[in-house]
Amino acid sequence: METKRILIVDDEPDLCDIVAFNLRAAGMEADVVHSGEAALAQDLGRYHLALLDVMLPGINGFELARRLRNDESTRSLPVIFLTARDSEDDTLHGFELGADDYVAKPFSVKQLLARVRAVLARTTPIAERLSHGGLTIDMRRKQASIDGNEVSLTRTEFDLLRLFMAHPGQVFSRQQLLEQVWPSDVIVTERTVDVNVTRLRKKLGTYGDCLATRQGFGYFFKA
Amino acid sequence: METKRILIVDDEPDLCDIVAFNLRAAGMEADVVHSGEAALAQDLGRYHLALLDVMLPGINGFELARRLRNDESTRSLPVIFLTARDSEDDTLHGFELGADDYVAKPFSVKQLLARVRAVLARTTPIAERLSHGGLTIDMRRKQASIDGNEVSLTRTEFDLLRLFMAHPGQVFSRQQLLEQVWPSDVIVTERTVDVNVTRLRKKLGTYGDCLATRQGFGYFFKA
DNA sequence: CAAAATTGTAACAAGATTGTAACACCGACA
DNA sequence: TGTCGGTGTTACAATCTTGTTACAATTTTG
Repeated sequence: METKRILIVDDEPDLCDIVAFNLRAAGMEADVVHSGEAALAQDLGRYHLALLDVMLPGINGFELARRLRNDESTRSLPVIFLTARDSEDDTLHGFELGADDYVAKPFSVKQLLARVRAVLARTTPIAERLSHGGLTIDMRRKQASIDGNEVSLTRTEFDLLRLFMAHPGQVFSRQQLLEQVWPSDVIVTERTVDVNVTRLRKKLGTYGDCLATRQGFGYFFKA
Repeated sequence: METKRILIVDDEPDLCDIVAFNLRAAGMEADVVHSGEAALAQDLGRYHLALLDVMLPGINGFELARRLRNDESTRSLPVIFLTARDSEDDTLHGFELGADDYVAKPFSVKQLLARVRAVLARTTPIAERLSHGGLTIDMRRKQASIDGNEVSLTRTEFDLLRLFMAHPGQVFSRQQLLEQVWPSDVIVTERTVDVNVTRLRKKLGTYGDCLATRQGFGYFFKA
């Protein structure tokens, strides 16, 4: 497995040191910057994950995340927010900005490491591309296509499809799908899965049939 | 899936109630005790997981875990620590004691549930497939097949067959089948079992004979 | 052997599950 | 500010599953 590069953006030097030390001990590369401005000065495209403190002087974590989302080269950079505040508002705000997870300070290193691993596992493509017949998804570009024609999928839809295509035949319960596709702290109904599957089916046209229902169990990708 | 039994050891009744409620809503059995001493008075061997508050009056969570590790019958009981303190020391201490995970209060119910599920999945050995002759069931695909041909089973039928195939020769009373296959909150007649066995037999064709009746006792899987 | 108990099974109705459209909310962006 | 895209929720319809019941078949019991 390629060594993972993590960028830590936090203005508390001590905390940064601890986190960086532990990430390195876990076999990852960790770089530290202490402000949003400094983060933007980095070559962000080379990282696999960013840990963003929400409360930064100047450009804060949310603002930084927003900018990442608006730049083609960093649009798909996974983000975990770190914050001392843990009000529901902040959490929601973070997820709307496309956070992959959210860790409230103070956190245990073990906990953070677990989240980091989970996000990396979720976002690391098994392959650059997955195909089945004329249906292809490109992890790097976050782009699906059918017979060469691009299909515009939303983030949720793409993540869903990727999970299914990465494990063809395996039946996922709605609960599993919520855990694997939705960020860890959002609470949504199981029926939400159904609706997203339906939307995905519609967009996939002919290949919509590949998303099959196993009544009483869940959904799976059918060849 | 066999119903999981969880023991919650925490001296805050409100928190216990919330956690127990949610575990039950997730289909598990949850018992609550409010002290380490009370926990030790339980038949701990029958649980699949213990949630231990670290800060308990009297025997605290760490001490309790230590005792669990020293007793043959509870040595392999998975443990998740709950704690308001989240100093690194505590965390490490917890893991040294063989904690399977560690959740800092305050935690979101969703988070805790995810951890519980993860630990249970990790500690529950499950066969991916079970076969007998040309009859095979694939847990991953939730799919039964006979001589390579897929047989469509409903959820109940599948769960029933899995239980039988996992314990060939063992006679299950109707009551046992109800307990193990049906969700704990539904109340149905014993005759319901008969009907489902009949349906299963019919779908299994030749292999229907494998579901044998022991009159006066119940049903079993015959080789 | 006859009566009683037990099990097999078809048929039906109730309940559960799923598909889907419509709606509401919210942030992004012009 | 208004519109738009994304997404979760809800409601209703369509479908599938499942429990119950009644009666037949079989086995056990006296």
